[in-house]
Amino acid sequence: EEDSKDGGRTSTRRVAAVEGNLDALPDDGYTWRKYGQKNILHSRFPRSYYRCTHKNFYGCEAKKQVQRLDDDPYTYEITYCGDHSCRTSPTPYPIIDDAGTGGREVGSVAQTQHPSAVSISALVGSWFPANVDTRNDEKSLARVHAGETSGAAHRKVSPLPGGRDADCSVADLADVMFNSRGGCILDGLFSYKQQN
DNA sequence: GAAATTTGACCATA
DNA sequence: TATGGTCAAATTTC
Repeated sequence: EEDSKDGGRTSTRRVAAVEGNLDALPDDGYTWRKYGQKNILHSRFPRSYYRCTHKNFYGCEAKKQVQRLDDDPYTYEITYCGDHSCRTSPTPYPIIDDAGTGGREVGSVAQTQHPSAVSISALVGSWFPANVDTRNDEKSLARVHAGETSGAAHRKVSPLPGGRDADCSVADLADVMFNSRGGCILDGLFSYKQQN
């Protein structure tokens, strides 16, 4: 069912299609944005490539690949790559890559533990990349870096992105923190503080 | 109009 | 050079 390798940076699992919509995958708790699709040799179905929706703002490098199985079209093999540095689901998941304890599995932060205010600010701080701006075109920045550090970016360079992929504002962060999908990773933290 | 998807081109690598 | 992964303009959906 699950096969981890590469020290946990990638993992593969098989997931059955959603009941009632065999073309859909069950929600895995993250929000993904498709960025590519390829036909794979000797596979009947194309492979789809997704990255974290909030990559632009959080710099979240998590990705996944979805491959429909040849012999079982209603089962998908999902390969997760990279760690999430964001969290947009109401589902309580480990979100703090705690440097102090070395523990990766911090568990359900919101409900079971009450990180100090310091931890909270540290957490929030870690969410803000150094170059946060109200108009943070992280893609362009990345492209600049790529151009400086590798030869990868001498393909056609669009003068302006046309505003399509461009920005994630602070409002986006606020949305994720306080309103996203009816729940938020910090809800528990703040309710805890309010109660005391 | 903003955000997500589609899709062919581009790129790295084996 | 064949294959898999990514980019980004065009298109679609919300």
